Amino acid sequence: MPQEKLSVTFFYFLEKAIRDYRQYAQRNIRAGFGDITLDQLLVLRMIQDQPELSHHQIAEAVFKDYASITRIVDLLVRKGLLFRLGNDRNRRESELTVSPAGDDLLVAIQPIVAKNRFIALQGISQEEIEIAKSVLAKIIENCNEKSNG
Amino acid sequence: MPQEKLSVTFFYFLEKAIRDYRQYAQRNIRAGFGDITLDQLLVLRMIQDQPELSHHQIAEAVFKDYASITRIVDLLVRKGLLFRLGNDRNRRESELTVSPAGDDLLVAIQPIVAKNRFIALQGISQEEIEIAKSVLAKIIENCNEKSNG
DNA sequence: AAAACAAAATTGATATATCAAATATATTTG
DNA sequence: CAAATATATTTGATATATCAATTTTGTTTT
Repeated sequence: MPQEKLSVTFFYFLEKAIRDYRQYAQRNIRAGFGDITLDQLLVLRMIQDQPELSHHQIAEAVFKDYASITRIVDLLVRKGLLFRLGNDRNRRESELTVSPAGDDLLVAIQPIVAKNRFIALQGISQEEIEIAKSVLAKIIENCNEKSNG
Repeated sequence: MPQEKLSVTFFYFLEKAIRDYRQYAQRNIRAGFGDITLDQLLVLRMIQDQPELSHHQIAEAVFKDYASITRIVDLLVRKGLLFRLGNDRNRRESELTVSPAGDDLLVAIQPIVAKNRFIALQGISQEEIEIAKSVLAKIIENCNEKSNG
């Protein structure tokens, strides 16, 4: 049972780390490219990898909620990075395809994204990251236990 | 130098852990009380602890940006949890005081907040949390290095 | 096939994050 | 002290998160 004080600072750090990382990564992306957000990139790449996914499945794959996916997809379409294609067989299955512009963007941006992660984790051993990851996994599990309601 | 694959899942887990924790904590707070958010609570408690802080200092203390603080404070005042008092000596110094209703809320909600954190960290050793915390601290540091621009 | 039901997707409302721009206030300089 | 400068605060615009409500689409039942 961790001490209360440690818990408090741990959660503070958790919030700050993710926010600082996002800010840092977003800044680097903006420097090289226009106005695409990390979340839009994430969704775009997921659709490129698995174009057959429904919105619902995309949401689960990228750990976001359905409403956000709807809006992010709308933005990507509006930016011309994604094409919405009809699919008569099943309207609920994906009707999305990454456009050539979207493909180009993903290719160009890939090394930046990788570098962002690399720099953010610099000076941390693989073992430490594994432990931190397992801590995060346990938190996710704890927060999703039915019995805790 | 951590492997790329590990980095990817680590950042996914980081995002998911904070989101699931917030969702879980928010749900428990809503169950016991009305419509106060975690962020509003955080700011309210900070002002209670250190009423002399300026908006700027509050923002730094709770790791948020100035614009958000302005809006959160407005909401807290609108809800009657915070009083805005004039201060003729120095307009930029804090002019905020937690209202009796705000004090009551903080007292009542404290055990819930503590329990949320406790449950979220269940089954994790203190040492593991310390390591995870140090990893987060290093990320924060890495993302704020001037030289990485 | 029509009705009932289930699941998926969208929309609306509100909160927060972020950046930029505009104001307001304080401090320093001349 | 007035002007210039610096710092703090607010506001506007846009993106995302969340929840609730609604609409759309699909499946099942009869």
